[in-house]
Amino acid sequence: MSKKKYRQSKQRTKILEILRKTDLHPTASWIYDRLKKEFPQLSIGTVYRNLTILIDQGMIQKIENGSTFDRFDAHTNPHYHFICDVCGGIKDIDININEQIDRIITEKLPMTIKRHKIDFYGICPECERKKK
Amino acid sequence: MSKKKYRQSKQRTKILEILRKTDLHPTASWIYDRLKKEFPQLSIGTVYRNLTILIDQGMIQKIENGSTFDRFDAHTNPHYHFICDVCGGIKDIDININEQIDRIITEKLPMTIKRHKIDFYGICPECERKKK
DNA sequence: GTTCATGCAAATCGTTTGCACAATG
DNA sequence: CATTGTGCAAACGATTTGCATGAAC
Repeated sequence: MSKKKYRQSKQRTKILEILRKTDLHPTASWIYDRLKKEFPQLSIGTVYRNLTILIDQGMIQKIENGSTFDRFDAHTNPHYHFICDVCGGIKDIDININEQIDRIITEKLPMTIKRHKIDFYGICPECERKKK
Repeated sequence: MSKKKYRQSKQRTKILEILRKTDLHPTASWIYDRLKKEFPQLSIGTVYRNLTILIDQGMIQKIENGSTFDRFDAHTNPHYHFICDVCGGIKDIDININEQIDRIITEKLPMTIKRHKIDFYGICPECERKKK
C-alpha cells in the first residue's frame, strides 16, 4: 500500500467496478473475458498490471487459494474463506476475526504473530444439493 | 489417497527420506538439487512425478504458501503453519487443532465444514534478531 | 514379458515484461 | 510535453507431458 501516484485509466476503473460487483473472487482471466466485451483490444497484461496497482492502492487483495492461479477480492477487511472441495468456489465467511488467537500464539511461541488466515474446506450447499 | 499400486523406485524412496529429515518444507527444486548428487542423471520431471505419487499415497502433503512455487511436507498429521514475512520460511505451529471450530462454523452457516487450515504470519526469531 | 518409472526435451499455463504508441494530467 | 498506461508479443518460471529406454515384478 504505497503512496505512489497513479493516473486514472478507464480499464482500471472498470476492473475495480467488476470486482466490487461480484462475490466470486474472480481470476485475472475471468475479469479479462468480462472486460473484453467493452474493450475489444484489451490485453491480459493490462489486467494483471492493473490488479497489481489496485493491490498497491489497498483497493483489493490477492487470495492464495491453493490453485495454480490467483484470485482477487475487493473485500479487503479481514475475513475468512470457505473453499468448496467439489467446485472450488470460494465464499466469504462472516464470523468475527478472533484477534486473541494471534496474541495467544505469540505468548506460547518464539515468533511474533501479526495476522492469520483461516480457510475452511468442505462442500458448499449447491454441490451438496447436486449430490442427491 | 488412492489404492493404486506403485512399484518401488530408488528415487522415490530417497525423496521421502529427504522430506522426512527436514523441517524446511522444501520446494521441488531444493529436493532436486539434493538428490542430483546421488543420481546425477536425475530429472526435475521425475521429482515432480514422485511428489505427486507420494501425495496420492498420503505420505506427504503439498503446502500452499502464497508463493509462485509449491512446498512439500512429510508431516501429514493436521497442524498449522507460520510463514515469515521477511524470509518466507515456513515453520510448523505446535498447538492443538481445535476441531470445535469446524463444528461451530457448520452450525452457524449453510455449509458443511470438514477441515480448516490456519496460517499465521509475522516475523520469525531469526529475522527479528537480524533487524537490530 | 508386461507394465511402470526414468531421463530428456518440448509443451503448457499463469504471469510478467520490453517495446512503440496512445492517453493522462 | 513529460510521464504513465496500453496492446502486442515475447519471455519467464514452475510444473506437466510425450516419447523411447530402463527397471520392477
